Amino acid sequence: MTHVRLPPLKSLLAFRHAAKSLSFKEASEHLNVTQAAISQQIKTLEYTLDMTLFERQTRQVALTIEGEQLYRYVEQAFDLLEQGVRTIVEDPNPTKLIISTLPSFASRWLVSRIGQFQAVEQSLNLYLIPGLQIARFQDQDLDLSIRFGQGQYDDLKSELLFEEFLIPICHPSLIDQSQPIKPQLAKLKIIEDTGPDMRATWSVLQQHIVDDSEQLPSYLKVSDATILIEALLSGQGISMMRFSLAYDLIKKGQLISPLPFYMKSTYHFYLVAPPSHFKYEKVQKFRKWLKQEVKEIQTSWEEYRDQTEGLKLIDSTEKH
Amino acid sequence: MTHVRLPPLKSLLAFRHAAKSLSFKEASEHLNVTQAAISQQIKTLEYTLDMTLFERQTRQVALTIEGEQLYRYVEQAFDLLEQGVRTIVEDPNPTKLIISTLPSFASRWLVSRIGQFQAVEQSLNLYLIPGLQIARFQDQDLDLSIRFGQGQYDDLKSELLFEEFLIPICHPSLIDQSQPIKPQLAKLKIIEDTGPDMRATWSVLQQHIVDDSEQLPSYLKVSDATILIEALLSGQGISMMRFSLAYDLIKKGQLISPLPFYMKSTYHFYLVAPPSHFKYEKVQKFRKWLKQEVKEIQTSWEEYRDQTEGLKLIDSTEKH
DNA sequence: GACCATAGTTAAGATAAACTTAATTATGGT
DNA sequence: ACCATAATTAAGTTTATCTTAACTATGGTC
Repeated sequence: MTHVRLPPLKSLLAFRHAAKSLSFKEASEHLNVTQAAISQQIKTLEYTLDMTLFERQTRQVALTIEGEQLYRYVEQAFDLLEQGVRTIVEDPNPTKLIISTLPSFASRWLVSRIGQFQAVEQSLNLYLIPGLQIARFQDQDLDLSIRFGQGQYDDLKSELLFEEFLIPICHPSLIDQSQPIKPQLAKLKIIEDTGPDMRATWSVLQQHIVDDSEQLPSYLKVSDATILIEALLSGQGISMMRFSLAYDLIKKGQLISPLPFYMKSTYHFYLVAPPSHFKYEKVQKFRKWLKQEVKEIQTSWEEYRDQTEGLKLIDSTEKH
Repeated sequence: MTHVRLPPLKSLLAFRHAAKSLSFKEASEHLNVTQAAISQQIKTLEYTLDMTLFERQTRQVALTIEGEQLYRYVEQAFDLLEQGVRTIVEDPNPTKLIISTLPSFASRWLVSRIGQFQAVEQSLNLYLIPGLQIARFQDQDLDLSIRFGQGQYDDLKSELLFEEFLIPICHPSLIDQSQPIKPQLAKLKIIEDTGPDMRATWSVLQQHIVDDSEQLPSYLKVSDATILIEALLSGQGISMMRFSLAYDLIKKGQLISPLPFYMKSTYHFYLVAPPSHFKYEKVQKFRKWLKQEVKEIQTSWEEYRDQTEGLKLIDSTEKH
């Protein structure tokens, strides 16, 4: 089919409104211009198409057959343009907030606090999608993701929630504080979280609990922090753990950190979404609330760091 | 749903082409502008929407999630605009010519000649739709109508094909030319065509064949000229007839005009169609051919008028 | 590793499109 | 007959859009 040259687009827009209301005056009001402008736009459109689109009657206009025909398409077309703009600019579902995050973060931290947010935002329905996989915004109805990573997600905007630190951790019953620590640790199993963020930490931990010459400790590997916590709580061994997951359990006395060192995590928690999602009112509200809540972790960390005697930072620069 | 203000339309068009080719350069070539123009249009679109639509990589661009999303709509929308323009500007079916006309004109005049046209335009398929009703261009697939009327069809363009005249007519066997005509006519039935164009003629015909004081002639009413011709050919009476239908039959000696008068028809044959249809090449060709063919009627009329002794024009000014 | 070619960006000025104003036409309603 | 309303038109102004030209960044080539 041969190519058709489109008439001036503004004249089509003027036509759309004029045809809709069958009045140049009304069209001009919709478009915030004078009716002379509409009259001229229609004229140029008719001239371009070499065709009469409006039958000029006195004080009113009517569509010709061709005008009628054209209008069907033009109306649809501009509706589509408006819809298209709407879908990227507007929140498609202002009453529904869908958040994906890690199961461990969801169960150990978020769900216990999110009730407060829901209480304040009663008209907002919250949906949590826990998942280890990185949820894709294209494929599903998803507003926001709380991701643990390095903050680089192409096409997505990400905002750091808090800095993560890693500390050694185990059940308090495994350590007799009145005795030297190191020999006790050497007997413990290392529970290894196989997550990529922890990769560099196990050798560091191992160095702290065994001498190089000695026999290597045994390992228990787990893939999810939720399972790791269960293992630790039941006293199965020692591990490195994200402070954000540990601090609450330490406060309650359920776990302790037997060694005074910490590492900077290469992974941190980020709020992640397509840039447009950050403009949604519901997302802004949640973000504000979440950052407020997250301060607790930060504060706890600062307290922990300041109050733990002899705490040292161990650098985990790993070469690839 | 709230109202969305559309971004500048040209920027959306630029976006359409840029997104289609993922190249501002190509887009600029499609739109016959420089690529700087595209760059600026995309910039204004992004600024208007407050959103990044293209990821600028080196020497190439890629759509962001939002750009991808927007593009789906924009492409569709402009396709619709193009389609809309096409449907009113372009011939939707250049190989098919659909003509509606009166059954009498079709069978008595057009079909016998149309073969010549078809022979010349072999790639064009002709469709004739005979019908007494006025075919509506909105409702059906119809290119052109040959209508018998007064040339006023709102929203449609009409072009006079030829002037129509009405003459008295009957079978030659009913008249003995060697005897006085009038007494012979008085005995004939009047076959009345009930068409609106003929309304004023019957009283005129009656006046010519009977004296006022005498008994009125009997009438046979028919609604279609095809039936009228059958009735006349079988010698059932006298009638008034459109010259365009009669002249061929007179030439062949199948009918004669027994009285030397004629009337101007208030109805004539017109080529009728929406103005846009007259731009179609197939319509132009057919029109040219038809006007050529129709000259024969005109010429025949002039010959008839000049060669018929004592032929008088009777005015049929009818009051409504 | 230097250099060229390519695609996109930016600023300034030129051109074209679109709009306003104001006068004008046409006609339905009072 | 007169007024009010809606559309048209011409002229001049404003705004949008485009071109030009200089610049940036980087992949490919020798």
